[in-house]
Amino acid sequence: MTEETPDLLRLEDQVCFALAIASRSVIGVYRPVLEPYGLTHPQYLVMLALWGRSPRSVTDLAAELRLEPATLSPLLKRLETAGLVSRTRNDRDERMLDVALTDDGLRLRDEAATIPPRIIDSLGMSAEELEALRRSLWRVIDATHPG
Amino acid sequence: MTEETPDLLRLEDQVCFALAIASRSVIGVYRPVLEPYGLTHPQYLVMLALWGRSPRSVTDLAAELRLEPATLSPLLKRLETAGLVSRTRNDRDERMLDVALTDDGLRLRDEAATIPPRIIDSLGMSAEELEALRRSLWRVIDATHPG
DNA sequence: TCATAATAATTAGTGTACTTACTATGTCCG
DNA sequence: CGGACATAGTAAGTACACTAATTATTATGA
Repeated sequence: MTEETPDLLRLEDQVCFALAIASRSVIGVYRPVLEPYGLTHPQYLVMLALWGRSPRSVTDLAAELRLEPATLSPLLKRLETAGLVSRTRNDRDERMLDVALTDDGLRLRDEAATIPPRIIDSLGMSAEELEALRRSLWRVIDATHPG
Repeated sequence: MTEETPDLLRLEDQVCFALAIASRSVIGVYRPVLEPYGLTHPQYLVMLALWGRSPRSVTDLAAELRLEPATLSPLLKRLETAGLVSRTRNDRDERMLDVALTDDGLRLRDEAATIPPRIIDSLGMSAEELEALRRSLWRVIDATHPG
């Protein structure tokens, strides 16, 4: 027989394996690009979220980023230490924390605008292919995410 | 103007964001499935690799899993503690560690055979769509990974 | 042969990411 | 009005994942 045994447990055939590696690999591409700004990839995603809408609660941020507030909390403290974000209790509801961009955090946006083209360039894939991948990934996310 | 500002930095448009969430989400689907076996997702991937080829070195495993040996080292110790894996120095070259399945580790394979169908079922996506995604992810991996 | 280079694995240190449990604050309702 | 209940954020504990530095062993070369 010329055929390999059809094995459900073959490592390279697992989508979860490809997903895990692709995620780590792409983050690895970002690493040297983000390093001059002193940002890790998760921190960059938080900044993207805040550049989209700035004074907002931890829960609100966590929902958009699909992260647990418990994960976001120390991450935001590091961004505060870096001077990119401010954390102040909400006046009306002291359970909530207002997370806002500082002037430095807002300024960083202009420099960051150069990042996406550089990443796409170093991936060497067409915009169409990346867009198809992105849509496919969101179908997986929608399939898995209860929300 | 009816159009949104075309913004390169829109969070939801970033492939890296979709990748990170999809990876975490799918691992989240595995979590309750793997829990009865006492395995985390990275540990499951290591077991898949070992079910494919069993006595092998840490470096060899790390290469297939695209992980750093430093990441794998404590992970393998946990699998050893769980009794699924043995770690013994290679006779010919004592710098190397022979990582091998124990009898329990080998036996687990039969039970694990039920996992992939259950995952695919709970994802609710067609085999074709998943296969297309897998191929697309490997194109990204090949584009990013030097090796 | 013996210092030096190369290699294999581990350790140390930083930063996520999750779960569970806890504290503080707000709201609801009898 | 006041206690049950809900909600927001934090803390603790486990497990990855990376880089850089160490340790142990083997290979190399003047």
